[in-house]
Amino acid sequence: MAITLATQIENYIKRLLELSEDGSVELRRADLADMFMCVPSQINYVLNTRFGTEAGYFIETRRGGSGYVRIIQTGLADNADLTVLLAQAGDKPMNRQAAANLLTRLLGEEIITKREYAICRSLFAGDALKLAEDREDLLRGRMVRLLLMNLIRDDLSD
Amino acid sequence: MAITLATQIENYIKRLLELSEDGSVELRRADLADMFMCVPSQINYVLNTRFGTEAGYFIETRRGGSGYVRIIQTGLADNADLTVLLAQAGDKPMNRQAAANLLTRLLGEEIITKREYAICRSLFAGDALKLAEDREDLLRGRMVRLLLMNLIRDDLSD
DNA sequence: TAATAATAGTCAGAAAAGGTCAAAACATCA
DNA sequence: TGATGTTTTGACCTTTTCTGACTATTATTA
Repeated sequence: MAITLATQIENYIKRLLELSEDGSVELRRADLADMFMCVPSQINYVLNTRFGTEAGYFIETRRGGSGYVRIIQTGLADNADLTVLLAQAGDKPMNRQAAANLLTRLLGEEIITKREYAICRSLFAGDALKLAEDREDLLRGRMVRLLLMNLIRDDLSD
Repeated sequence: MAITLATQIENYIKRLLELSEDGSVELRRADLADMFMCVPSQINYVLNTRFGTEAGYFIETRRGGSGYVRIIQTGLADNADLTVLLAQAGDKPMNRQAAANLLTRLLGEEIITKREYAICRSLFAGDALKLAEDREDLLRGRMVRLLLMNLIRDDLSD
């Protein structure tokens, strides 16, 4: 299975995060680009598509001399944090990638089952919602919120 | 009667699946098309007509650089009813009441859990889909169909 | 403190896959 | 043979990744 550069970089960063004590890692964008022999903006692409807040990460950067990129892993300590997620979601639209990242995270944290993941993924992240045309992302956002509300309610009831 | 190209491709993929250890193969659509000297969309035809959910397969694809087509052998969960339901569903629109009834039935027959019921009910039978306006019922139909397709898979039971 | 050097960010477009749809070609059967 | 169903093709579309030119910010140094 051929793996893209973006995925290689993603895996590398995740490995660094695992090795780190505090779930955060700091690096130089230019160094990483050198290491993978690509343009620096490729790193931004990876950060934007794989390390967004829905996926459970927080990015801090600084430009200028001795600038850096810091990637911080924000785990869901317990299901109460779902409420925070829900609040963050607001009534905002959500694109496919963000929804897919969120579902991956929920599965990883064992908040949803494999089957729930598969069902939701095909509902949110496939082509189905394209039917809603210009409202696709808005509808997806609303549906994701409904899912979270259900997960929260379920958690409270057992 | 000469064997069709579609059938040759089908057989080839099935042989690959037999040789694979985990019942899944990954390939490039363009490579396969080259190999059989046909247009790429012929591959889609084979996938759609021979490797659908009802036949016990699940297809995953990715576009863009290093894209792929993955064919996963799932077998069928032991519930013949579902396949019938799916066949009946077609690509037809479905109203709220019909969706709610179907969900109740699935819950009654213990095909879905209470939690799955609650999630799907809020997704399908609530107000969310009103956002799709005149396409509400069409979208609901498609979503119900996706749900059934997932339930039919037997590789997701935890 | 003003200039410079060192970082990182943005955005549009090219490249590399795969998807869709309808029409043409072919096959089958009453 | 005519109607109907299946297969094959090709023109056009969408998504994902990668690149590079240009922009913005910050630390350092003259």
